[in-house]
Amino acid sequence: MSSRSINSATVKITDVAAAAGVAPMTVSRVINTPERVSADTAQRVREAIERLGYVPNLIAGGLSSRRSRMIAAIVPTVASPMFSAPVQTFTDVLGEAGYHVMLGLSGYGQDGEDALIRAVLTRRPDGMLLTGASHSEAVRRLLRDAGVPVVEIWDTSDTPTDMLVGFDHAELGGAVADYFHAQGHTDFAVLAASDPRAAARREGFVRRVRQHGGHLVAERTLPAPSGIMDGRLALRDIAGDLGPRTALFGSSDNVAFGVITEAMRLGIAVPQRLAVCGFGDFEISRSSEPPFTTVSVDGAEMGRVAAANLLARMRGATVPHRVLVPFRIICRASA
Amino acid sequence: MSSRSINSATVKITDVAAAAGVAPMTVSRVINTPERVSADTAQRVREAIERLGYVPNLIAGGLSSRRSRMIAAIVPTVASPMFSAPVQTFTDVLGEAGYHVMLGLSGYGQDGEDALIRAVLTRRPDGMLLTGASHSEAVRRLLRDAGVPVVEIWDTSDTPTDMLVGFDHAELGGAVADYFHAQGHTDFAVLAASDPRAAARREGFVRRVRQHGGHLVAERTLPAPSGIMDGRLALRDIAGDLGPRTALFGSSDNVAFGVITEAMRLGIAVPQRLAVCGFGDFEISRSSEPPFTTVSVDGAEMGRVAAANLLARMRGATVPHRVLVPFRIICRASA
DNA sequence: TTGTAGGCGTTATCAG
DNA sequence: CTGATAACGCCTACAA
Repeated sequence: MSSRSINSATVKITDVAAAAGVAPMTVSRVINTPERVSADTAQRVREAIERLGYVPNLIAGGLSSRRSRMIAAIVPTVASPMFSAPVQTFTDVLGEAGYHVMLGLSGYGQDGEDALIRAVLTRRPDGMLLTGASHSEAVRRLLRDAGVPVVEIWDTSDTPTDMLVGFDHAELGGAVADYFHAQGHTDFAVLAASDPRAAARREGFVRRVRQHGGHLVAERTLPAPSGIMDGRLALRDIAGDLGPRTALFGSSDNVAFGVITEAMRLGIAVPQRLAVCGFGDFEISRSSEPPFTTVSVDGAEMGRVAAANLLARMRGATVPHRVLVPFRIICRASA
Repeated sequence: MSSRSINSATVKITDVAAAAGVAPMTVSRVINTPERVSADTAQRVREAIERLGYVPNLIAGGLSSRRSRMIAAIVPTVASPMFSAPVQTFTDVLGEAGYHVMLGLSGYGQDGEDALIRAVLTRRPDGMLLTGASHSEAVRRLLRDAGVPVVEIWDTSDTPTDMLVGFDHAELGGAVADYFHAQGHTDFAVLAASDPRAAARREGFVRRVRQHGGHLVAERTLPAPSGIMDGRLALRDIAGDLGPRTALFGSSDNVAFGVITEAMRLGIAVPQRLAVCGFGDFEISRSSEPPFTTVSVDGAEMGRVAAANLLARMRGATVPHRVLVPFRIICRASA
C-alpha cells in the first residue's frame, strides 16, 4: 500500500456502511435519495455518519455519476454591484437546489474569458453562466461540444449560445435619450466606459440623439471599469464644451456621481445647467445628495431567472432561448 | 454497457493516447509534467490533443491524485471592496500556480459559514481561506480532521486555526482614537455595524477614548453590512447629542460618507464641528468632495500573502502562523 | 523517457 | 427496500 495511507483518518462510505451494517450503496441512498430508504435503516446510517464524522467525497461521486453538481459563473468582476447582485441570487437559488457555484473573474477582456472557460470546463460543470452575449467562436464550439447548458446574462443577441436572460443596451441608451428629449433638451453629452456593453449603451444614446435632431456637444471614452474619479476628470475635461443646458449620460452610477461631484465644485448647477443620468441604480445614486436619476436593471432578478432556467433545463424541461428583463429610468433630482 | 455512453462524444485521455501512439500515462505527463517528456513525443501528443479537442477531466484526475487543485475561499460578501480586493488577488496568485478558487459567500452569520464550510469540504479543497478568526469549535475540528491547510484573513487571534494574515481591529480603533486625541478632541462618537470585526474596532476606539479621559457623546450600532443611508440616518439620529466639536468614527467608508453627506445637508461643518474618520479607504473616500480621512488596510496585499503562504504550505514549507499587516490612517479633509 | 498495473471513493444498474 | 458488481477517467507507483 502506498504512503497515501498516512492520512488514514479519512472516513469513506465503506466505513460508514460497515459501521451501520449495510451496503455502501445504501449509505449513498441515505445521502442522495433518502426517500428510497426505510426510515430506520436511514436512522441507523445517519448515526454512523455522525459518529464517524463522514464527509462525502463529491469528487468521487462526480466521477461516477458524471454530474459535478457544480455550476460555473463567469463575470468580469464582482467589485461592482452590476455583477455582484446577479451572482448573489444566482448562487442562492442554485444552492438551494444542491448546486455549488464556482465563480470565475474574467476581467474586461476576451483573452481572460477564453482561458477561464477552458480552465473551468476541466471540472465538468453541469451548467454555466456567462456575462455578455458575444463570445469567440472557439468558445462557443467548446461549449457546444461539452454539451453544457449555458445561460448568458447582461446582454442580448439574436443568436444566443444557448439560453439568455438579459436586455438590450443600445435600446436602453435610446430610452435615456428619449427621456432627455421629452424634457426639451437639445444639447447632449455622453461618457462611456470602453467595455462592449457600455459602448452599446452609448451608441444607442447617440443614435437616438441624432434622430431627435439633438446636438452632441461632448463624448468621451473612459477606462473599464470606470470610477468616480474618471467621471470627475471627464467633466473637468468637457466643461468648456457645455452649453447653457446640457444633458449627460454616464455609463455607470460611479461615473455619474463623479460628474455631479465635480459639477458642484465647478459651480455648474445640476440639473439646471447640467442634467445627469447614470446607469445601474447603485446605492450611491439613491443615497448621495442630491440623489440622482439613473437607469435600473434588476440584476438580482436576472440572476434568479438565469438560475431557474438553468435548473429547468438540467431537469430536461424546455426553456425559452431568450428572456428580456425590463429596465426603467428612475427619475430623481439630477434630471 | 450502460446507457452512459449516449454521450459518446467525450474525448478521454485514452483516445488521445491512441491517436498519438503513446500510453495514456504519457499524455498525462505532457499535460502535468511536460519536462519529463521528450520534446517530439510531447509535440505529437499536443497535436492529438488539439485535433481531438481533448479537455482533461479534473474530477477524475482529482480522485486519482487526491489533489483537487481547488482552493475554497469563504467571505461574508463580495459586494464590498473590503472583501472583493483580497479575493481578487488571492484568486490571481493561486490561478498562476494552477489552482482554481471556489468562492463561498457566507453572509454575516455563523450558521451560513458553518454550512458552507461543511458543503465545500465535500469537494476536497487543497486549501481554504476563511474570513475572520473566530469559528465554531465544530468547524475547527472538521478542518483539522480534513487536514486542509487554512488561512484566516481580516482579523487576528492568539490561536489561529492554522495560518493567519490579518490585523487587530481593536488596535485599529484605538489608533483612530489616538489620532483624534492628538488633534485635541475631547468629544467622541462612534457608529459601528453589528458584525464582530466592526464591533471590535468600536470597542478598541471606545476603550482608548476612555483612557484619554474623552467623552463619548453618541454610540450607535448599525446593520451589517451597513451602507450610506445607514450613516445618514444615524447622524440625523445623534445630531442633537453632538457638542460644539465632535470626532466621529464610522465602521466603514460608506457609513462615513453618509455621515458627511447628511452633515452638509444639516449645515454641520466638517471638520470644524464634526470630524469624521471612516474605514476601508474605499474609492469614495478619495473621490468624493471633500475627500475624507479613513483607515487603510491593504486588502489586496492580504490576499496575496494569504495565497503565497497557502502555496508555501502546500509545498511543504514552514509558514508563520500569524502575519500582521499594517493599517494606516489616511489623513484627508474631514479630520 | 516510457509503459503497465491497479486503485482513488462513489454511484448506475440490475438482481433479489 | 437492499445489495453486488462494474465502471467513471485519471494518476501513483513501480518496472523496463
